[in-house]
Amino acid sequence: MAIRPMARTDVNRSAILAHLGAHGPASRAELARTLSLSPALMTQLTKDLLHDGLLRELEHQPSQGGRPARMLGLVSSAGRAVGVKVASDHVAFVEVGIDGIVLRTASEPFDASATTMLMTLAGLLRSFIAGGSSAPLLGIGVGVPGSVDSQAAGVVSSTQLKWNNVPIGATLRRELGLPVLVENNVNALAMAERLYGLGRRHRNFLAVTIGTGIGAAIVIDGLIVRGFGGGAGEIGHIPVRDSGPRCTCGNTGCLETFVSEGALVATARDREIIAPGAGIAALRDAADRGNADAIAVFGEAGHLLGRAIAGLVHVLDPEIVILLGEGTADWGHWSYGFEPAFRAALMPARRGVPVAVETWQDASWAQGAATLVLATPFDAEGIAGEQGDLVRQRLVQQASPQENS
Amino acid sequence: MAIRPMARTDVNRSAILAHLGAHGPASRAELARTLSLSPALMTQLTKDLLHDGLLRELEHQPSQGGRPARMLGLVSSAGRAVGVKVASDHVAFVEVGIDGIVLRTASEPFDASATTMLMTLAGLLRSFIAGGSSAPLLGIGVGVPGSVDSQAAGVVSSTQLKWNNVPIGATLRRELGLPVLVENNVNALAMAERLYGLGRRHRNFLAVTIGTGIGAAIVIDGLIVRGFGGGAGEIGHIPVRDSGPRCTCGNTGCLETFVSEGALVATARDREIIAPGAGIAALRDAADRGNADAIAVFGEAGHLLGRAIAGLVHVLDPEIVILLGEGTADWGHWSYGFEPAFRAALMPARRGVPVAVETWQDASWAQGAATLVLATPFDAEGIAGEQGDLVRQRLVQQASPQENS
DNA sequence: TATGGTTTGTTTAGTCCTGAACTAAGGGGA
DNA sequence: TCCCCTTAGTTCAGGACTAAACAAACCATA
Repeated sequence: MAIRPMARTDVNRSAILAHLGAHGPASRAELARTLSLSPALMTQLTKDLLHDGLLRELEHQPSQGGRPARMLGLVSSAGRAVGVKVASDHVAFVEVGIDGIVLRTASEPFDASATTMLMTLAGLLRSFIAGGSSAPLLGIGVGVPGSVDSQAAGVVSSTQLKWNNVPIGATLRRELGLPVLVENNVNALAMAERLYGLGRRHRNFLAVTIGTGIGAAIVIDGLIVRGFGGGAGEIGHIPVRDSGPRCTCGNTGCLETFVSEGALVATARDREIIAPGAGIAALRDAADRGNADAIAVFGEAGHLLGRAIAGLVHVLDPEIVILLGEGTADWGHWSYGFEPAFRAALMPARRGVPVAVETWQDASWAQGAATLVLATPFDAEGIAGEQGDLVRQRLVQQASPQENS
Repeated sequence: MAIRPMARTDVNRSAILAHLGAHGPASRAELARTLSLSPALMTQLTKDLLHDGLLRELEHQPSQGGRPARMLGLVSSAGRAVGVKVASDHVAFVEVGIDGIVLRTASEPFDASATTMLMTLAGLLRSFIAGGSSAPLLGIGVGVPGSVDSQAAGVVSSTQLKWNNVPIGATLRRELGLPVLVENNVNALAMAERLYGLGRRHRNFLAVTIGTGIGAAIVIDGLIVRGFGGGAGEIGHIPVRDSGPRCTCGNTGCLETFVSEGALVATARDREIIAPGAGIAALRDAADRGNADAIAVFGEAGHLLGRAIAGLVHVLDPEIVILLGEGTADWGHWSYGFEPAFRAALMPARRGVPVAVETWQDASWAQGAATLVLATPFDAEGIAGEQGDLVRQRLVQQASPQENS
């Protein structure tokens, strides 16, 4: 029988799928231009993908002055991915379709410091997966607050979770028998932003998250900068003052000790703006009511953050700065201090750098993690390693399962 | 007649030449491993290069347990490159062989603000070139203090030179009829460091220059980060204090207003450590003699620099920090303040990041510029554009000039 | 002095991809 | 209506590259 050449690691086939998932239907010519491939090759590849049932031809597009384009779209039943956000006290799940659209979410309490946490997590994942659609599950993306040795291996160290070299990748892989990609949560978020959000039109941007801590992901030429030890983006520990409260890292003067939600709450409690047991919500309410002291707390934090990010703009020269995270809900109050400090600290040539605040949803973290799986096809550099290959294989297998021995 | 296939843009052929230039002779097997190419292809490519006279077979290497390797070396007469450093009051030239070794240097007074400066520069270059060896000149690398739109185009804006969109690349190209590559001088230096210096064994590093100003080049995965507008690495304008002397960029509190040579001299004059007309040399002498006030000036600057670079280490997670520039001559005095501040500001996981001080020579800036030409073969991404192609073509042409129509 | 192990280098068959020439399918102006 | 222009998509010849098998040249050990 005429066996198809092979289920080879065809990065380009996957790139087509990823592009269609991220940007919606496109013509062959458009795909060829976007992915920098020749029209000739695009004909070949799409022929295969159509034959495999991963793509389908849509209606004609009105002519652009020449022959009208025949659009190609994903067959949405071709696959799904699951994303997990791991926090110290809970985990959040999402299931997304191959086109990145969220199908289902869930959240469960979780004790990250328990000895059996990995098995617990595997169990929770198993039951979440079981409730999903019948589309083949391409893989699982896991976002963690901490540094990850590599997406492919998935060994995590995190002060926030009190984890030290935890092999979450290998364990989940063994327990679930699925490809598992592990990544720092800010980086995962930036990847989602790159594929589906404001980063879609920018190959160089800085994504800053404001929340319990403060973090950043650096995207240069469309790729996330991970640094030598996978720990790039730790802007929370940039020194901004000669002294101050002690940071979790052991030093004083770190940005994070002044501008994280915890720092704001601590300051507000010290100044008796909010009750000793109250949290960020109380501070926000006070500021919303026009309490000048509360507004000042946000303003001071915004000021420091603005100057710090201005420094990063000088160092990295990004096209845009994107703000993300739970803390962006209060951005109205932050910006009062941020904007003037940020603009004033920039050199004239950079003063126009746009700062965008992305709309935030509860599921965003987990959705970012799921994107790790959907973005794998874009992974021409092989960052995702063997796990990436497995995701690609599963994508092809479902189209022609009879070829499996 | 049997014409050779063509003088095509063969990046891999050039990569072989660049590798041999940077690392000395190597065997085919070693080249294949280093450049991630198959041994089969290496056989093919080296056959061509040997035939073209760009390579020659050297003696056998003693066996490593198997068949002894036949080493391949560059034919040093295959080419040369010229590097230019442009400063506001002078220009410096070097001529280097294809293996990166400096053959000749020169320095000329130059007024960067004169209206005819480009023609003057072209004239100076012409006479410098004329005095060189007979090896074919592959191209000219130009290093400038400022931002460059792209190596290939070479339009320069520089506050230091008071240049605004000066088309130095196009002008020199037209006047000299040679490929011209223009780059920010710190980036050029980092490229040299990557090819011939401490960066050779590191794909992720931060190169910081100390001199009249302070600058940095960021190398990630072996590639220089240029940023969206080509202005990455402007660490001189990171805000480090809430107030201070006014910076050339118009703001206050910039790192450069505290730690550049000019800032040190100004401080020393204010404190009457040195005479009103004295310069950095006088301050260094005072510190050398044990003058506590002079030592303190260096110490304070080192302190600020240490904290700022610690922040960068957190953001970029480099493997090593390399210090360069004229100011490194005084590093003994700087380090007194730098080391404790730098280490203390780092989070524990990063505390071991090595800081290396590269030996500095007068010709280093211009040598870095020349490296732009020699590094072009490594330029798989096509950063050098058409100019890079021209350099490659010239490399091939000289081997078979009779094929030129 | 065989014999096997190891590393280097070459040959061969075949895959991936591109450039160039081509066909297909529309629009607009004389 | 006819002709030319533009854009979309296909076919085909050929170049770049690789994997795999093979040949070459050395060492170590029995």
